[in-house]
Amino acid sequence: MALWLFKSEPATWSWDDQVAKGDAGEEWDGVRNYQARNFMRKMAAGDRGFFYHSQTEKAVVGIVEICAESHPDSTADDDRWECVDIRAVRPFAQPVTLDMIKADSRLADMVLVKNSRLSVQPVTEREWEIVCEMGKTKPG
DNA sequence: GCCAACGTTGGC
DNA sequence: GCCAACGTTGGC
Repeated sequence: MALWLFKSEPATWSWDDQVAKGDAGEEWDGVRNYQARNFMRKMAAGDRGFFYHSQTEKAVVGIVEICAESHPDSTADDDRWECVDIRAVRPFAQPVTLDMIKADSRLADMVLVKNSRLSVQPVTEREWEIVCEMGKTKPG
């Protein structure tokens, strides 16, 4: 099972919006970046991901699961763009802020830190465990 | 609100 | 195929 991170501006699509979609989940549409799309193509059903609020909040706020593998993005006007569907699994007991992540030297190589503009990115197992621990949330 | 970083586009 | 111009993202 692979691990990922999904970034969203809460004003556009928030964790609460995601939770409201329930187990059916929702398309992670709107991605118009090849690197991000390529990561989505690699995702398998059952993979887990962090849900990250950018801009105002800048924190990991929950865990999601990929519930549908890559398919054409229904909001795209050409066929280059694809997306997966994700559903909320559980919220973080304590949001893990970007500041907290940056303050931990074990997380210095996270894509979130190194390439702040990439909206869909891979997370290593070690990073996953550390961030879950910081968020007082079970990783499984 | 600004600006740095980065990706994409299009002219050559 | 290069590179300048431009647009977007996201942290500060």
